[in-house]
Amino acid sequence: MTNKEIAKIFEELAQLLEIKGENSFKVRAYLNASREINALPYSLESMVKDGKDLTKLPNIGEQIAKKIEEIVNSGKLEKLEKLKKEFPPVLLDLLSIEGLGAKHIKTLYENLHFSTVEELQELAKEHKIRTLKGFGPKLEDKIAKGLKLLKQEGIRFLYAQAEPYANELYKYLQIAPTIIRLEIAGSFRRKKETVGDLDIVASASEPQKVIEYFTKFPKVSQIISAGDTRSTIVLENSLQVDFRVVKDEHFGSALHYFTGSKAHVLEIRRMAQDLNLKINEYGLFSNDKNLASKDEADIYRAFGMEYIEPELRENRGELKSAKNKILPKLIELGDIKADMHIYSNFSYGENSIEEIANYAQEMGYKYIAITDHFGSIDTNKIEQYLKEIDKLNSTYKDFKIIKGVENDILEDGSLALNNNTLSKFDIVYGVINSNFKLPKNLQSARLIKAIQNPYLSLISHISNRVIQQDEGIELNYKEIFNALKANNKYLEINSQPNRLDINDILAKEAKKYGIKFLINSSAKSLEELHYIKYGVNQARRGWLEKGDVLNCLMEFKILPFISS
DNA sequence: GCCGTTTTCGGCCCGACTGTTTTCAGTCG
Repeated sequence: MTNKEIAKIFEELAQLLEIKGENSFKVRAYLNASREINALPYSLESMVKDGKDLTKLPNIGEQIAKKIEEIVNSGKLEKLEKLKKEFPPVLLDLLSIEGLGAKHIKTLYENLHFSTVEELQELAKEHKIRTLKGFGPKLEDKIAKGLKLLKQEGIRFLYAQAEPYANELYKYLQIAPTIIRLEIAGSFRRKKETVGDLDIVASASEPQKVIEYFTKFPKVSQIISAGDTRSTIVLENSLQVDFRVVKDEHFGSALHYFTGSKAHVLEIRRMAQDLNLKINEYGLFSNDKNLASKDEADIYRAFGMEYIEPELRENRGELKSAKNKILPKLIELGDIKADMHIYSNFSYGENSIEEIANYAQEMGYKYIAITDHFGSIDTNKIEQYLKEIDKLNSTYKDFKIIKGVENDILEDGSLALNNNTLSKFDIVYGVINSNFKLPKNLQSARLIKAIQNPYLSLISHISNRVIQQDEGIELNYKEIFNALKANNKYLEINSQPNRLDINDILAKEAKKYGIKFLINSSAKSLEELHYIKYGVNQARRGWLEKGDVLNCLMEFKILPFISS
């Protein structure tokens, strides 16, 4: 039972209770718990089996702790099973229809007694919905359209997929009439690995004009709403964009509010309440006096805090650290001096080692590692590869190619290449390319054995996840982190936009163990060398500083794996 | 249902927009 599965159970429980009409604060409590569980670095199942006190976790009280134990021990939650018998599963699907919430669904179900999508579609066609109290032709139409789209809901965009649209919108809006300041906010600004929609905040002297201009963006496929200060559109690629325009004196508080995360903003709001203050998108108020609203930094200053970078705003301790003025100074793209995981055309890559080296120097790198994938039968190829790197290195003065290799970790934890071959490389990456479904204890033991191999330098994309497609392998991270630390081994943050592995939450956790990182592109082409910015994003979200990342070092000679 | 060095009871974010109304409930972020 994974944390995701447990979180899903509480989410469904909350949704069904909401439809049932249960106390909304209770519903919110379940949703808070669900969100908390999703963000936990460690498996709840293990915590239950180790007899840990779950009520120590925020948003988990006695009742929910008991329910978690029930889920872990029996695989299900009786309370949810009962509710599911009371309401057909289609009701949960209806919640995903834009503009349709629990109250309407309750009314629909109580009056029309449908149990499938098809039945509800039929009722819409017969215009039975518009006659209900609180419904009308427009809502009926919305439901009919929403039912058709049900199946394709729930997809978030990879950050890198949303990025070109964000850039294009930014460029377009920059020249909107009367616009003063402009910023992409939301999860995009927080550099989250996926974004559900784009949130954009602007200030202008005449907001209505900006809104009107916004809705005329050429790639709009649907205008959901367009008021005096706010508008929502959907783009051709079905990416939703929420836009908010305020007066310039409110820009800071609006930007803060719409950057989120929700958890961060709510926590600040609670802090304001404790100080008898009120915070909203227009400012921080003491009675009617606005204490801070022009710039984001003003708001944090008003609380006596350091400025908090958007990447940290997830309510994972950043507010407390800001108060104590001990926030990390986050790593920046410019701190990266080398890319240590690149494929040439000796294996998966498109380019020759020389082409890569030339391009890397143009990017300003001081050294790189070429790390092609070799198997045990590639002996001749390996000799040729090593010779090629030596030959190129003899021509450089202020640049160095480090000899790397990517190597399979076999099921028993040994490496595919023998020690004699491995000893010819400066840096050896282990990857798991088979037996993904081993049980957690065996998978962890396999990786730990590889970590103990003196020839292995680090594990590449440790969880093997593919974002939104594959959860990856199951590991006991406490054991893994201890093994990495004990054996002086490192963690990679792989920058491929659909990997970003190890992720932010685990990176933050690993840092507590004193583990160092490498941020690598694992590029297969020259273009992909620029993916490294996504890895840096993830590192920033994981609270990493320059000093935590080995390829921020100016000199390759002081890298721990360089022997000579 | 969770939370709390002012609380173990009484709070729990709040403003904009839409579509239904005839002054406001529901939904969303």
